[in-house]
Amino acid sequence: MSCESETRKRFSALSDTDRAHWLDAAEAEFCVHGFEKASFNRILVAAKESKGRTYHYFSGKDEMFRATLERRAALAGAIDETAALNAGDEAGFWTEVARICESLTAAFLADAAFADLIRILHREAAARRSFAVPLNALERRTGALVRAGQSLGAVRDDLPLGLLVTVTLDLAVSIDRWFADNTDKVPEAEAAVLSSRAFGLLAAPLLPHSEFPV
Amino acid sequence: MSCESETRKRFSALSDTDRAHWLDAAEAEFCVHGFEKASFNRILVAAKESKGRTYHYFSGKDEMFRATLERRAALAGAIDETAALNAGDEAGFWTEVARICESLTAAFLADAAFADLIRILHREAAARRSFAVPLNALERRTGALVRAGQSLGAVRDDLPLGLLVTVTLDLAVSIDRWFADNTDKVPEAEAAVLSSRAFGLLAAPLLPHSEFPV
DNA sequence: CATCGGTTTAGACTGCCGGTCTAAATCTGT
DNA sequence: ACAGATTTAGACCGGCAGTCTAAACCGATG
Repeated sequence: MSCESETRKRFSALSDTDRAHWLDAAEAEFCVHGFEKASFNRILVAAKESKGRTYHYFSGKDEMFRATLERRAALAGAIDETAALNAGDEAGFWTEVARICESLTAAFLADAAFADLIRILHREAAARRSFAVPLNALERRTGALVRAGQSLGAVRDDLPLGLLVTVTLDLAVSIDRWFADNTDKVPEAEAAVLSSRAFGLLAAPLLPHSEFPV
Repeated sequence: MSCESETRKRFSALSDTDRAHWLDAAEAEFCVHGFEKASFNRILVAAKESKGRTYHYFSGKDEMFRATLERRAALAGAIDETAALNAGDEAGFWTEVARICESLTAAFLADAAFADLIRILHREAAARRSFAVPLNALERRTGALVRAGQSLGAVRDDLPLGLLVTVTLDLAVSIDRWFADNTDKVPEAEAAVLSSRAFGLLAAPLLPHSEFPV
């Protein structure tokens, strides 16, 4: 008796094209409707698959969303924070963090569907639940990064680590969402400089001595 | 032909106790289940009202959520930012902003149901839609505050106003949520100082010259 | 008091949802 | 060829938000 989900194993045993059969339909549905409002029924109709067969390979909507995102997430595995973790001084640390932000924005711009799914993931609690494991990993990695910064004196340590991590990740999402919602209002020429300046905002709450300047 | 919703007028013509009949049930349901997963049917059963009568006073789930929140929101009308808007210098501005944060945290601590509803409002897009008008007002007021800060040199103005507003509001929500989720992990003695220090984070991204310190 | 028009009310009903279940079809090993 | 397990189709379930019909109620007018 494996305690790992049967459906997941069965699904990953399928060929790439078979998997794509569902995942393409699912991705289209999720990108348009988000997680909660996406219809599992519509997905399987679009994929021309029966309910029985579909539930044979997916335990439910959660797992289908997870699989959909996971296919795209291979891309994001490219993120590599070791340089930042091993930075020798404050300036080097922030340079590497900036580099990570740049490669993330690049990944989002290069793959709109991936960016959409990630945004859904953050916005909808139900979606977040279905991707809990990778999200926890992300928090752990961010936590390690923050601690590395703290040991260099680059990051404040007068607040709980968890709070700093949460705030940083939420801030990143907030900035990303603003640009996603306002592409039209940002002149293309300024977009790059604005966006890098904006991601500089990520550092602000982490710097030592950033209290209300009273 | 009024273009204002009939149901809303009918509902507001009811007595306080009649309104409470639905709103108490609705508040309980929404606080437990959030917006999407709350069941309109369960609410009307709990309120011992028929479907016909309920739909006579509410156009749907959206409006019921709006009404539920609005009843509590009377409390929040107390927030008054004129002092900050009229501050004479940078220090005065930030002092007043800090005061606003304090009175907000106090309001949240004093009224758990209100805090829950506000958190739902921010988390679920569907809920946000039903409360769009007051939310836009909040954004406008925050925008005015940011501009006031800019005119005093207290706030950077090298980024779009809308971005600064979004980031600030999201950051506030993020901090609030962390404390709501981690009350148990924060020693009571430190809670107050931590929380005020944390809300100091709000100012950080707004300060001039807060780029990546490369 | 009777009756008539509009308003209010109860609750049956619709279409869709995510998910379960049964029974047939299809594989696999002998 | 056939038995047993796996895979598949799609009917079915309870619950959802929201609609609709027909009865009950109510106030004005004869």
